Amino acid sequence: MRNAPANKDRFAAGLDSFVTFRLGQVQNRLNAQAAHVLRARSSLSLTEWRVISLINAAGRASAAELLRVSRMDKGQLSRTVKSLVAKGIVNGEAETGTRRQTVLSLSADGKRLHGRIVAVMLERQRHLTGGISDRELEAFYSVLDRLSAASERREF
Amino acid sequence: MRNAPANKDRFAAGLDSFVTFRLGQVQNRLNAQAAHVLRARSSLSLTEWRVISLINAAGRASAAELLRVSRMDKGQLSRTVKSLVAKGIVNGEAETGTRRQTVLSLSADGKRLHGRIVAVMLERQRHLTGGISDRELEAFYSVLDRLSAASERREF
DNA sequence: ATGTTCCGGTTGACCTGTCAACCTAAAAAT
DNA sequence: ATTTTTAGGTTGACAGGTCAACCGGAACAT
Repeated sequence: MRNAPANKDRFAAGLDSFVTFRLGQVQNRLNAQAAHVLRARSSLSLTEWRVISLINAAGRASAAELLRVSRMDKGQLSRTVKSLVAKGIVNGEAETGTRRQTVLSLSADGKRLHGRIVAVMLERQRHLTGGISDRELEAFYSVLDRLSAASERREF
Repeated sequence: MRNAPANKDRFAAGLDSFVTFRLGQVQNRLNAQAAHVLRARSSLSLTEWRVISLINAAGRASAAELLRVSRMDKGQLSRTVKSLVAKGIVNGEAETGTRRQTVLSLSADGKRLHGRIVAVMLERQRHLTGGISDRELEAFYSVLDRLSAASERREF
């Protein structure tokens, strides 16, 4: 009974109107949930899981490619990859010919791990989007895209 | 020309379907933008600004109240409030009668500061939601709410 | 009234994210 | 051929978020 509407009303005017607040709240909760699922089923952090997914989606890709697609931090990616390689989840073969550009791919273990986790994640995804129609989701994404575009402008 | 569609396509199947990925990306960019705006116009961090907004919306409220509404971290709130009080932005009067429960409110300075920043933030808000109709926004919020609700379930 | 439990708040430890400097190799310019 | 520029990747430092233990006061039970 703690999330009383009375409370909500009292604050509603001030904050609910900010898209970013609501987005933030929801996102935090989703992240916490995902992290929890991961902890329960593996020893992966959320970032590690993201990188694994990224590599899996790519098949084979260099770190730079992943960066472009994911917009995550250079350093963070570097460290995460390093730890995943150390754990034997990711293979980092040096590109033939050049010593630069390491090509990343999932190891056999990595693929198995990914398969195991992705199943749960897809189930979660279904749970999350369960009550939401395709049309609604489409519209949702479209708004997200526009917000994303509007967040480009630095001066603002 | 680096964000080539070719790249996007290559990964699309794997990741774009995850709501959380997209939400996360957009949210990060929005946060970065907001933090940037704040740095340009004040010496406030994003968290400080959030707390100020929270207190402003409440008028007067205890830390515990803010926690319930915002769902932010106990510790984080405690520290942020402390620093805001130190800066003279927030008043923390002890509740009459009891030594527990500190009632928080904005100081005169705090109110002025809030007024100055909120103007910019509202402008930003308009910029963000400019190309989005009320109906779309409504639908967007509704989806957000459902995602939020679905993220409750811890086992998932 | 005394002990237990609960709640508001604080603190410390840790972990993740972010920024910027740096190294090295390759490509481009001269 | 030598220098400059650019790009991939690593590292360190630091800010911010997150977790959990903890403290003291209030409420409650007995």
